[in-house]
Amino acid sequence: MDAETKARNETRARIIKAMAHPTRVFIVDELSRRERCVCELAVMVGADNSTVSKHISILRNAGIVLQEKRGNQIFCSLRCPCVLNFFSCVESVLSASGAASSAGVQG
Amino acid sequence: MDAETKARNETRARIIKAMAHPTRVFIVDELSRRERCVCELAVMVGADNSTVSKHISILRNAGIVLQEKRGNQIFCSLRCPCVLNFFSCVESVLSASGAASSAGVQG
DNA sequence: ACAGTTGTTGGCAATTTTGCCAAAATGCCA
DNA sequence: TGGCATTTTGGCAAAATTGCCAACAACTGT
Repeated sequence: MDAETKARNETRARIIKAMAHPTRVFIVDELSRRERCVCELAVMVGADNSTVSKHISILRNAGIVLQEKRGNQIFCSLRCPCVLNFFSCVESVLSASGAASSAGVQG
Repeated sequence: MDAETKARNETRARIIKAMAHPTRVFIVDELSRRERCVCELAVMVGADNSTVSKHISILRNAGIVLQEKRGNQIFCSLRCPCVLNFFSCVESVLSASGAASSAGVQG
């Protein structure tokens, strides 16, 4: 594996990894419906504000999420909605595995 | 976030996480071209056989990769080629970030 | 039977990730 | 100006991930 291929795969993994956490999956899913500020997401997730802020910074550094300051709050939105395709692929994987029903994904 | 949503996001994250490592990205990319046995992939990756075997087992448990035993070897192939869409989305993200050139993804 | 190849598993140390608290920065309103 | 809400950052301990070696299992060919 040459250096260029190595760099490409590390870049790919870095961005995919940004999507590889339940809380961040939730945030992306929620932002696909409407923009939200950090504190709203924190309440929905049920975690500390700082925890959610760090999750969002991971998504922002990956280039997946945008943040826009309006007054006291910072509203988050999806920069690249194509990441939502991850979820439909996940459902394909689960269907092929015959394990979808146990995770409530098909309902 | 209700229990069903929580379970769904954990399932999604588990499968996306299987794709969130440079070595596993390489394996999936390589299997999109042709099937390979573990030892071939280990040579290409430049890692121990056992290390690659564990990476493949993560992909297999996620439902992304299939393994078929033929003689002495076990050949791996993609069970769900839709995971390749992850890569094109990654390139969209990089294009939007204007950082694609620094990672050699566009070349 | 025996040696060699291939693949998996267990164990372990090093690294990374995660989530909370505390503290600081910014902006709103009175 | 002072109090309050929102967000980020640093620090830290707990948890998860990673990669190697050693051991074991399965198959091939002699």
